[in-house]
Amino acid sequence: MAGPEVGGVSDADALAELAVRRGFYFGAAGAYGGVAGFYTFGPQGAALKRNVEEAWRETFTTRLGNEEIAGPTVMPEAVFEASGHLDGFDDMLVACAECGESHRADHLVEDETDVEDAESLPVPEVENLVADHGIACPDCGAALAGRSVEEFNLMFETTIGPGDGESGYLRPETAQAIFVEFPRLKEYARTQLPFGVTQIGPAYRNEISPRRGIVRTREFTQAELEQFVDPADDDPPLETVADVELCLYPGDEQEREGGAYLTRTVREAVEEGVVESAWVAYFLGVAREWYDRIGVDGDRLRFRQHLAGERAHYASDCWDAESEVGGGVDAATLAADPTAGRWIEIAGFSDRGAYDLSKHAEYGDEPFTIFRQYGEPREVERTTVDPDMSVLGPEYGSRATDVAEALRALAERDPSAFDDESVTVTVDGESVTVASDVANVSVETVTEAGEHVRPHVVEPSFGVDRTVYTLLAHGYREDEVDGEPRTSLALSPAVAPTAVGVFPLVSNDEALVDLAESVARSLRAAGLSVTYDESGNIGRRYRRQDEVGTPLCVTVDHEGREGDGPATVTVRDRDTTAQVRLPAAELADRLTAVVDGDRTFAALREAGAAVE
RNA sequence: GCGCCGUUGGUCCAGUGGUAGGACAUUAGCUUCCCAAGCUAAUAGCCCGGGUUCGAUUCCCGGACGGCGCACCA
Repeated sequence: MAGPEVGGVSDADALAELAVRRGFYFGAAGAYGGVAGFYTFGPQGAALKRNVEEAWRETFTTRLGNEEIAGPTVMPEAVFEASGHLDGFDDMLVACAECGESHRADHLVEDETDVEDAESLPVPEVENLVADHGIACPDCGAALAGRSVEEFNLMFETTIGPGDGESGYLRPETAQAIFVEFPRLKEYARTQLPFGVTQIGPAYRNEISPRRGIVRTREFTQAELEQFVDPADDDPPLETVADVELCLYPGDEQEREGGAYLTRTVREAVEEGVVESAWVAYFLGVAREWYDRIGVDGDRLRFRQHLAGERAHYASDCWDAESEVGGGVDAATLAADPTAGRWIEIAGFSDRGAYDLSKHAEYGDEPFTIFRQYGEPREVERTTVDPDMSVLGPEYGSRATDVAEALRALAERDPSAFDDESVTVTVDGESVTVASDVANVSVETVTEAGEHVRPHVVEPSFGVDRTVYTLLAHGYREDEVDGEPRTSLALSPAVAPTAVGVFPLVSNDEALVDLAESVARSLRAAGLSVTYDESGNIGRRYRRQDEVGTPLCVTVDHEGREGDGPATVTVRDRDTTAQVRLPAAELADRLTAVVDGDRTFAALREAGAAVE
């Protein structure tokens, strides 16, 4: 990788090497030449990813009181027609031979000719149109005739059922699987807003150019929460995160020369209007705390607002969580200009408004609304029209229903029009005048119990793979112990693939081996993920665990078996290499407390006998 | 998708028109009372296809994969 190097290798390279060597992740199907954009998570990576997902679930599903579903990854074409994702499907790109710039061929044709819907034309026809009309590159003016037009699919297409079947697509985001089920999901939420539905699972995008390991892939895992809120009523429980500090990078700061970050609490961000949507600000606060818990370095985390041109078709406002993952800029440069560095998007917080549910209401068979009952039923005056069809029918024949419809529309618009003797409406561009009493207009007082509202959606959407990458990048350490270099991963116990390594101090002593094996068994029985290792020597085993981020190692030595008292063992901390001696019988409880984050190793060390 | 560069055991590298060598890692045995120690041995590799050649891991062409830049990332 280009850029300044640290210690002979840039850290992104070192990380990529560690990921492969230690089984975090590697390119899939290597035996067949590999396939770009697809990765296999090895034993360590799969465990880490699983733990990240579990931690996310704990926060965004359980703690927030939401419900999780699991939808299909393949859905019929109509879903994506409605969602707007299909609009991008037929995009056609043509690259200029002179300047190399790519342009939307269909847009050029629409601009330069009287063809209106070039997007729906077959590729060869668009190529011909480009040639026949002498369309030139908008940037450099070179002729584009003869250049091939490439179809550009970001969604993976497939066929549902045998033969030609029905066209289906692999979902490009997990969100749609939630939106399309809204009519049922609202029932499970007892038709009460606000409510949130989460989903963790794979999404697929046929990227033109996947890059940089698991940062940009064609299959990736999303963890998404769709929060359905009443646009008029609902406020987030802001007080729970009001004092959480956020590093914010709003649009105007990005566009300003020398723009900088703003540090604001969630409450300040809302009060000052830095973040417009209180719901978005609320989720930024929840996310900030979550990132802290799983081990994202707060100094290398920021929330950046999307610029207007950057926003997705569905978003009215969007903030991304971005992490700095190194590999391009050294620490000094970063200190001088925090906005330098290699930032990757790890989550997006969108205000999707009513976009998705409106679209599905339009294309689907359900209204995608929720009925909000009033506290008190309301008496409402409503103008009703019940045209006398026995008069309109003979008079207007097949146009009678259109006339009736026009009368209803007019009544809704302007009830007073029926005050006169006769009333005139326009049907198919023709004026029709009928006697007012034929329309049978009456004003009734009706009782309304509530109204149908279309919820708005606020969506925190997390990229799990990139979060995993961030944890590796932020946890990566190269240091020295007793003059020997050491590589370690400072992963939070909350997500570390292995919680505890258990070793006998030496392997040629049966008593130590037996005790170590029984310690490993008891810790596993207590629900901890444990690695047992007796190969090589103790130092090598510590190093192995350091490299995969195991926070604690238990070593069984002779000293712990001497005397009349119960057996004791030593516990070593990954980050400090400090040790403490504890009774073997208490291990499971003590270590579980550390792994669960209820206790620190330092506290454990104060309570026990420190080992020098 | 375009351009530049690259691809040798699991990892990192050396090397060659006559099919390869190291380091680390791994495994087995010995040793070892706290941080990658030592000894012995073992396992394991030239990305794929085509061409040139008596012979290609090496040279040429194409592809795949990877890195970077451009474009793309709803």
